[in-house]
Amino acid sequence: MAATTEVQWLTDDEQATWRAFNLASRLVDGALDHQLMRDADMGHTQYAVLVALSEAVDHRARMGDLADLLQYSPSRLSHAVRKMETNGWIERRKCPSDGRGQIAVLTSVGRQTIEQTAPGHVDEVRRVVLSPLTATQQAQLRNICETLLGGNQTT
Amino acid sequence: MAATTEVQWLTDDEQATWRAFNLASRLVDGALDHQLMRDADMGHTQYAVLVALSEAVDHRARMGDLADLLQYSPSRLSHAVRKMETNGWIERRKCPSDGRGQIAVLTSVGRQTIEQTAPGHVDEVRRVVLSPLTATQQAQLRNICETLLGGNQTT
DNA sequence: ATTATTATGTTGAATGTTCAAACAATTAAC
DNA sequence: GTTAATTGTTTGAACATTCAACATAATAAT
Repeated sequence: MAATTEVQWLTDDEQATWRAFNLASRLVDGALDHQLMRDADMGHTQYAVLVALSEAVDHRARMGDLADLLQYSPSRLSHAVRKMETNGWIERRKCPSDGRGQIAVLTSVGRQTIEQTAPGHVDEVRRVVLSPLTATQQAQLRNICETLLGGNQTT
Repeated sequence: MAATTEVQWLTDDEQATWRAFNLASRLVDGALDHQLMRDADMGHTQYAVLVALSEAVDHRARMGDLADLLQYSPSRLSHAVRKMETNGWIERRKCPSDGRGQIAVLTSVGRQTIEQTAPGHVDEVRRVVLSPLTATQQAQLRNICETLLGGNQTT
C-alpha cells in the first residue's frame, strides 16, 4: 500500500478471498478455453451452444430461449450461431408459431462434433476444477456459488 | 439429455458444481465490469493496473513484473497501458538498469482516478461477492480458490 | 570481438464481445 | 382496421484480447 492512499479498502481476509476467487475464475476459464481451442478449434461460447442444443428436445431451440438459458446477450448468441452455421454445425429455421422467431437446429455434423469434443473437455474440467478438490470442498463450492447466483438472479 | 447421446459426462453433483461455478464466475465478472464501465468508464483490466501501480513502491513498476503480478499476457498489458497513457493516467519511462525494460509510472491524475473509483468498486465487490456469504463461506471460498490456484500455478 | 541466443516489449491482424441502431412481426389502443 | 408500442432477432461499428511477427537490448559462445 502506498503511504498517501486514503482509499477505503477491504480487510486482509476479504481482499484475499476476493483476489483468490478472481484469479481462480480467470485461471479456470482460460484453461478450459485453451483446451477447446486447441483440441476442437472452438471457444467455450460455441461449445456451450452445442451442449445446450444436444440436450434440447429434438436438438433445437429458439434463439431467445437459448440466450436465456446460457445467459448470453442476444447479439452474442446471434454472432456465435452465424459462425457455427458456416461450420455446418447448426441450421437456422423460421419459427412456425411466431414469425419473428428463429430456431437453431443442431445438424448431424454438429452432433458428431460435440460427441467428439465432450470427453476431452470433461477431462479438462475434472483436471482443473474437480480433482483438486475434496468431495466436501466440491459441495461447499456448489453451495457458495448457488448462493451467489440466487441472491443476484432476476428470476 | 438426448436419447442418442453416448457422451461421457459428469455425475449430477459434479455437473451442478461445475455449472454453478461457471455461471457465478461470469455473473460476478460481468457485474464488476459493468459497474466500472458505468461509473468510471474503464474495464476491469485497466482498473487492476491502476490498483497494482497505486500499491507499488514509488507508484511504478516494470511492464514484465506488472504482467506477472496480474497474470496478463505482455501484449494485453502493453495495449492497456497505451490506452491509459492517452488518458493521462500513466507515463512510460525507460528502465535505467535494463535498456529493454519499460517502467509504467502512475501520474497524479491516475492516482486521483483510482482514489475516486475504488470506493464504488469496493462497494460492488461487497454487494456481489462478500455480503451474500457468511464468514464461514468466505473462508471456504478462499481456501477452495487457493487450492485451485496452487495446484495449477507454474511457480 | 563477433556472432548467436535469449529476454523484454511493442505492433498489427484476426477474432470475439458489446453496444446502439435497425428491421420485421406481433400485440395493444383507439 | 389503422396506428402505435412492444418483442425477437440481426447487423455493423467500436473495443478488447490473443497470436504471430518484429525490433531492440542483454547475455553467452567461440
